Amino acid sequence: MSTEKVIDNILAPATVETPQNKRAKPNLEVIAKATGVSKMTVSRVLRGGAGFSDETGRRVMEAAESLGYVPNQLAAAFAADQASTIVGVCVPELTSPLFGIVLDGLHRTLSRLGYQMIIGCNNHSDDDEESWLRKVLSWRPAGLVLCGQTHTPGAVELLRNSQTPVVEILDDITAPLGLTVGFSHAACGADMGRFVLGRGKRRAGYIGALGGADAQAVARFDGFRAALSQDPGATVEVEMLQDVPCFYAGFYGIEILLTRHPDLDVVYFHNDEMAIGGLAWCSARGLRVPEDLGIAGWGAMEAASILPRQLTTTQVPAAAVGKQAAEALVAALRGERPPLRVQLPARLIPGETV
Amino acid sequence: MSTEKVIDNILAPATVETPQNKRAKPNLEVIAKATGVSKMTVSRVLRGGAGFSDETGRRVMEAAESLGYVPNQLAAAFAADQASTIVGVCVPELTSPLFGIVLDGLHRTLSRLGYQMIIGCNNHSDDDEESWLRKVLSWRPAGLVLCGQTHTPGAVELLRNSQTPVVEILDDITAPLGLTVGFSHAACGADMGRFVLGRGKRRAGYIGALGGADAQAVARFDGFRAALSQDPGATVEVEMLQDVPCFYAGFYGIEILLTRHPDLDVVYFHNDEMAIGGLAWCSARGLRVPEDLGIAGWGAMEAASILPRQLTTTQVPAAAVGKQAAEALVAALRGERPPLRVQLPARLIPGETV
DNA sequence: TCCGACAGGTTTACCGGTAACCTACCCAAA
DNA sequence: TTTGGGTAGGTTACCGGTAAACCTGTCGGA
Repeated sequence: MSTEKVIDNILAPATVETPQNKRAKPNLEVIAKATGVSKMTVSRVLRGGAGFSDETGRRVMEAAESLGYVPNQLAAAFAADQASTIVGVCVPELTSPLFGIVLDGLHRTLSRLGYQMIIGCNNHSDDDEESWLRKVLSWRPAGLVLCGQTHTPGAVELLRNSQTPVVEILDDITAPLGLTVGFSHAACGADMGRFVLGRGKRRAGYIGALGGADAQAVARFDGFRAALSQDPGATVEVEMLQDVPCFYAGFYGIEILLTRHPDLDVVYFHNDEMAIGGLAWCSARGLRVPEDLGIAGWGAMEAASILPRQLTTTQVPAAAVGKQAAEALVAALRGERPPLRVQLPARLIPGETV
Repeated sequence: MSTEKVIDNILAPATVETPQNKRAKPNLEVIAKATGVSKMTVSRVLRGGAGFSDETGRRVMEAAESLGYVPNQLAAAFAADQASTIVGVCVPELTSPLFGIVLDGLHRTLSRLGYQMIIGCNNHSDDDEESWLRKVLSWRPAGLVLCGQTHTPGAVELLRNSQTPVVEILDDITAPLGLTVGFSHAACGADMGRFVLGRGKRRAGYIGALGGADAQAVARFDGFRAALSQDPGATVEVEMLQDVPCFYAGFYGIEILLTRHPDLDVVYFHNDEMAIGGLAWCSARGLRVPEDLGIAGWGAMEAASILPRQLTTTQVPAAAVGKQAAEALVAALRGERPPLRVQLPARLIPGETV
């Protein structure tokens, strides 16, 4: 293909109506005329319904094939209110491996069951979620998947008015809008708090990110602090960074925290990426882990297992959450009665760094 | 909200037509009646066009607001062939950090410019890409973003017939279907090959994954081998795994390769994840890196920088590819003339492991 | 002989927007 | 006074499917 033709294809998609062109975008009517039946019959054949003879079915399929018919879901979903196969999915981050795994789990199941995913990313902002919702609801999706349980009042009203089935995932949702599939972040934090105490650590630090905008991370910290508060001698110091929760944030965050509170004996991080950054800082400073300082993360990212000492962390069922959320949503769309609330186990991995 | 009401909301979205219900899903007609104008005027106001007085505009907006109007993109895109704001994006993997970064770059730009993304994942299979294309084209997307340049003949025909603008990304595309934004994988491999020779390594190994289904990885290997072939004394041994390119695959892949060819002095991996697995194996076996064995990866994942020795790898412009692909596509959709071919630099990071 | 049931269709009326075209009115210039 | 052009709308016809109602011929049984 010459460069000129490429340009034409890209930049002038709306060409004039030539017979050539008409053949290129056939619809039910065209197939109907070619086969000698009505377009309603064609519709029934292509949707695999009943009410036509084998012979007619065969001829319609052949005509559709030879004309290169591509169904028009836009028209179908518009005509039949229930026919949308779009599911909207909003995640707080796209670059985090965790959400990649969740998206993969959702995608595998949804695509197998005949649905397409429109994705959005709200960067942990409820306002961004609401404006994304406004856009995606205008496509009249069959269902929605949202991360977490905090939404703006406007978003909640939109969801109620639209009557769209919703699954909230990756959290322990107390006031659900619909279905929920997740686990308790407070429990993750509390488990880690008790584990840390069990290892004899009492002077704890916590390093967060995103300025506390990540509600689930905040829940983990609250659980962690609550567990430590069971021991009268335990203390928790906090350093809340504004940065994204990456390796570098952990690296400089621990420096800030330990400069302010040099006597800490364990640090719990927002996630594994940051914990690994913290480990790198300890290694650079010659601190022994866990003897001088314990390090704990969250998320059980694969990279955590490559370290000389396996990271103390919490393994979360990300793939299972995606899969089960998709299954529950589709079950609801089909009029079945899926479990309203699925809680999956998050497992503490003792590791060797606390 | 009681559990009963939740169930009703989820499982019986199609309730009877009550006046209450009609108010819940207003359309242009309803707003028009409430304002005392025609629905065409409402359409003009809501799309921010011209042809109405300030007073009328204000009253229509107020009515739309108070009725909780949610636009119907389905109807809009159906009525006006050019009005779709959907962009289809297909990536080979969703769990890889690299594609997460690309998706994030695409999403930021596309959502800012008013587009929504339908995503798909083809697991490096061209056949899966074709069947995804069939589904997504039935939504009449405004444009498409595909990874790589290999497509089935059926996919190419679909794309040609549909006249949908396409951007092929993350590769150096020789026979483009439309726009291209990427970099040369062959050059990544060749650069690494020359670098390896420059460090005095001549007995090279390569460990691939996905059974060679990842065409870009194969191009990197071809470039690597071609560069080494410039040195008459250099050899390259290959171990092609069927597994996904993860840490564990690198770990056991290097064991297989070195069992077969114990005298290698450098190993080039499918990607950084696998290279890190290879490093872990060397560490476990007491091999000195890079003195006994050099290790090279590809992708410059963040985890590669946490190692005691920084990994020799290639940094790829994933975020920039996403951003520029989105910008080019939108420019084309707006009738502008974006560059047909954008090549971005991939930079070799010498690191300390070769 | 007549009836009902069923297979195998057809016809009609929408879904909710948008493009294209038409109209009334007002004001300024010729 | 006439003409012309801009402003602020309204009217009509569609986009490509689907649901629902409606035909029509055939066949088996009462």
